[in-house]
Amino acid sequence: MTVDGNAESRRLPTPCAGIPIEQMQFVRQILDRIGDKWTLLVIAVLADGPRRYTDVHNDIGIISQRMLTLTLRQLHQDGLISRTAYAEVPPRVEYALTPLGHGLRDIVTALIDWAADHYDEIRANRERTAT
Amino acid sequence: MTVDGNAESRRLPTPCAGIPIEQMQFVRQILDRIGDKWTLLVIAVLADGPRRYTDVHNDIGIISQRMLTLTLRQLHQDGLISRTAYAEVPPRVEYALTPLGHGLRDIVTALIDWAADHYDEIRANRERTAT
DNA sequence: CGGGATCCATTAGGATACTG
DNA sequence: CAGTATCCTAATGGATCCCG
Repeated sequence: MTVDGNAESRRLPTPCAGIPIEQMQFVRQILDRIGDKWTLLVIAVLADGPRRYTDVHNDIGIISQRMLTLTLRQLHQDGLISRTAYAEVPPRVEYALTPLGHGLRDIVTALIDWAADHYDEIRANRERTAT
Repeated sequence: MTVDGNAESRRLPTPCAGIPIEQMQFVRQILDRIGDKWTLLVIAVLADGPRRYTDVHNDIGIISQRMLTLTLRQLHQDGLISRTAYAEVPPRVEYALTPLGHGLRDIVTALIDWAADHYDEIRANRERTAT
């Protein structure tokens, strides 16, 4: 913040991939969320349809209850997923992507595809330089 | 790796967004790298051309020397960026995306665009549920 | 200029046990 | 089933000083 003197001199020469300096702060905020250990995977799991708590837990496999709960809660607070609790016994809670979340889904899918496609290459590089 | 017993029973019913269980491990590995605090931003900075160490440092702004160095080193080891040191005085080192890195660039750009586009919406959701 | 080395605080995140 | 609560460790990341 408080970057400019007069409006004339604000447009710096491509400061960062065309991102204005002021945007950097919240890009970082979003990226912090996106980039935590489980968020992307949870979104990936919900990508092809609503899932119950336990389903998500099983799909991801090694996530702890605690982290799953926290991740789901944050995604819900950000409005990326919906939470629907059915008053049954035993209780049933379904999580699903919201329209907002769907936008992220495509990107996440692209990211995962990329990771899958280039994993071998990356690992080869990693091992070569580790020698 | 070494997950299956016999090849017959491997194909589980849509385990996770179409990702086979075995892939989850390295998807997680890639995502761990991608999703750390600075990697995406560094890639974003390098997206529109080679940059020197100090340039990257200034563009991102609040990253510490230590984290910038570590992030650049990891990206280099993974083969996502190149490192070119010119034998001058004072020394000059330029970092640039490799072809492999360019693939990620498009996704990163999409992610950042998405973050910028929906930041207001997300923050509104966040504040509403924080009441 | 472009880092490396060290020390330290914070935090993320796992394990376990318990609950409506 | 779908969480909460507590404890505790490992990892992240910042600050500082130093070096070629």
